[in-house]
Amino acid sequence: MRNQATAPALRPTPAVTTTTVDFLATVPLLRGLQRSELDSFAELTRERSYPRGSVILFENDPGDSLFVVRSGRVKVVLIGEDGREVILGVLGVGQHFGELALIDEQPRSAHVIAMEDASLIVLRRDDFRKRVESSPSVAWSLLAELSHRLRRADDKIGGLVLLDVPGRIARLLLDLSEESGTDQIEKSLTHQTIAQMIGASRETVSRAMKEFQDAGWISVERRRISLANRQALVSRAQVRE
Amino acid sequence: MRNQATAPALRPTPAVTTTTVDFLATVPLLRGLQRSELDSFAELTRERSYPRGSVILFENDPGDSLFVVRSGRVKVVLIGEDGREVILGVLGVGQHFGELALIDEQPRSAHVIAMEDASLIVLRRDDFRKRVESSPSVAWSLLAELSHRLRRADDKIGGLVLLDVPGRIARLLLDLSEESGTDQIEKSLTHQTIAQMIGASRETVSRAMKEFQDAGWISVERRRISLANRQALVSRAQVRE
DNA sequence: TTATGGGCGTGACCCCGGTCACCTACGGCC
DNA sequence: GGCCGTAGGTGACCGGGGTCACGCCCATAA
Repeated sequence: MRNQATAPALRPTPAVTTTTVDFLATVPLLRGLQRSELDSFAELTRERSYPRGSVILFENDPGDSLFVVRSGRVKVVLIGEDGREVILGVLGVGQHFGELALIDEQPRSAHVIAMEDASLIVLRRDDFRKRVESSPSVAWSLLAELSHRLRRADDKIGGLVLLDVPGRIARLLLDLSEESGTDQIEKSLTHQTIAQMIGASRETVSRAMKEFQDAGWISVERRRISLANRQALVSRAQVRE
Repeated sequence: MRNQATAPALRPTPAVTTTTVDFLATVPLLRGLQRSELDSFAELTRERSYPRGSVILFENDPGDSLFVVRSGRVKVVLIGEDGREVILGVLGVGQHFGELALIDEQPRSAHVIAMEDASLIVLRRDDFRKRVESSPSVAWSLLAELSHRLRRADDKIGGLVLLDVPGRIARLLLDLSEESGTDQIEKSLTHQTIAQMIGASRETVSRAMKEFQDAGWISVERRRISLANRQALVSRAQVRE
């Protein structure tokens, strides 16, 4: 079940020898902290491993920790009582979650589940809070981060209302390629996962992806999607009557 | 201040005598500032009026100002090329918008339109930024605010994917009543507006609202919706197979 | 009073996309 | 090799809800 084999092909396994501090130095959220600050930060930290599929935190958890992904990928999901999953986001190395509960002290609003074996750095509320309050640059990073996520969320809402399924897929592909900075999307995404990210069924995603391939807009090898005709996708991701 | 919100039906002349400072003191975002800070703040401020229907700011605007609603109501909307509107939010007295662009310096991501004649307090980026950086309490308020909005946005995404139209309406009604703190929703909302808030058509909203009334779950007078059977709405707003 | 315009109620039609059902393809693994 | 478990393809069916087309009611204006 734990097929570690999926990862190495795509992702350079991060040097395991990296110290926590060195790793923290690469986390965007903490950019702007002095080395000494990072050191003291690192000491307040625990590291935990989660096997693929395990629930890292769940809705209504009181939640008093911030998590930073050190390795692996996790998904943030809502789950309806009928079991259907909506994926709000997929987080990779260097990204973090759990900060909402730290800020407003409301219970968790979603589940977080490990998509692969993952290792997370955990930070308790008070320690984190002190850091935010004492260093404006972290507060500012956090603001920027939340702003960004809010824009994405609003975009997503717009997409769900205004676009049909192929349009939503086109938009997702463009988003993902923008994230990676190239026309390649390396992440291994099953149609099922895509479906849950855009609020559609697996079958409909399959059909739409095939259309895109047949039209020559994208090409799919093993676990990599290449955007061949960005322009066409952009226009497909547009509302038109 | 609350009673101003009830007024919109008849041309709310806000207490004109209130000074800007007094008003700012009531704005949640600025809670925690000393009187003297508010004074200096107020001096950096302009006030502008917008007639009903006017566009206060539009997508892709570079945007370098923060706005606080002093009177009236405004809506934050996305507009597809086919003209369909998605309402991301409705903001009333004391609420603010435009902070995203101040934080991450990205262009605006949505339009803001006056739903009624409105008066707004405008603050330039640099002035605001200085305030945020110098007073942690404002930064923290802002973080809390963004967190809250992010939760709402995620909820909305979940609702759009998991719930049918009546379910989404039920959820919206519960949200609005929670905001007002009672079982009454005073805001005057047309079916059209509700439709745009939940991503549905006016007709479908009409039919669903009628069902709710027939079932005795809500009752509608002039411009006020009363929740008569909260429990039923809660369960209708739930996913169930 | 009548005109005008916005909001609401309702029926008819029909299409996108969800669901079900089944098949194939491609790994790992015994 | 043969067996599974998971991912992807595809057809058939049908239902939620969008769209269109009215008609009605109630403001405010003339």
